[in-house]
Amino acid sequence: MSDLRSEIKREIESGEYNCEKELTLSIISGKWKIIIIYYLGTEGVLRFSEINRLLPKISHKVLTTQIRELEEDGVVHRKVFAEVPSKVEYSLTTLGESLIPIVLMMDEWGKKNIKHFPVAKNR
Amino acid sequence: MSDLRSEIKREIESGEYNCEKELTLSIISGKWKIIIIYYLGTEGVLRFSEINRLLPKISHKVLTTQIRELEEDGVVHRKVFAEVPSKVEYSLTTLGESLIPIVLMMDEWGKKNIKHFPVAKNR
DNA sequence: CTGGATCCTCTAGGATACTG
DNA sequence: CAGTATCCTAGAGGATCCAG
Repeated sequence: MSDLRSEIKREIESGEYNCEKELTLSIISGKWKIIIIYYLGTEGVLRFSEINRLLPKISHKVLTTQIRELEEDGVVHRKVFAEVPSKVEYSLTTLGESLIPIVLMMDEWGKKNIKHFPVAKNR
Repeated sequence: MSDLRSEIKREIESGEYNCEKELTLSIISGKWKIIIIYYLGTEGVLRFSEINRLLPKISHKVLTTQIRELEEDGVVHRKVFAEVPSKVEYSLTTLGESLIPIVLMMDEWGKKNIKHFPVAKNR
């Protein structure tokens, strides 16, 4: 098993998880998820292309799956407009908003402690 | 790329990370890491076998690597006693302790919200 | 008791091209 | 614009055996 989501999800569904922290971890662990949650939390509502612009390095398909999983987990709300060209807006659900404090703490912790880790100086 | 640690570590070393939250995520994302941090945080000092007893489902080798990585990241301290049979004690470093609030928030969030997720009833 | 060495499986994340 | 379909690869987590 490589990443955490699928495996922990399986454990949770079978009732064999080790502790509830795992649930939280399974939701936020994904290459881009905390950043997406963060942006939706601070910007409010974002279109697919807007998120993509905020995260230039993410590929199309990966952004789709990351958002889909967040949606499945009830963290993100997806609103489709019946227009051409298509328009889709994403926002946090109440559940998603309740994750913001955790994301902010992780942000603060990272900013405070990144100096302990090897980083290229050119930043 | 499968799991987050190696990839985000690479990004951080090259100075190409997206944001500092990623650093935090890269440290705690691992199948057993938050649980290990949690136990070390609440129990204080634990021997290898004691952690293993607390986490019966983890395999020997995996426990070793999870702890090694936490050690590399400066989160866990490893104290070896020159005895036979060998004895090794693990504890949190100051950096590790500073992660406790995050782990606790994740624990609370999970406990509070697990009801929104499909769980086997027999718990 | 602690933990290294091997071997294996599974899938997340990425690249790219196509579509309504 | 938003999203799906294919194909690929690196590595995490696991099982098992060996060793100081």
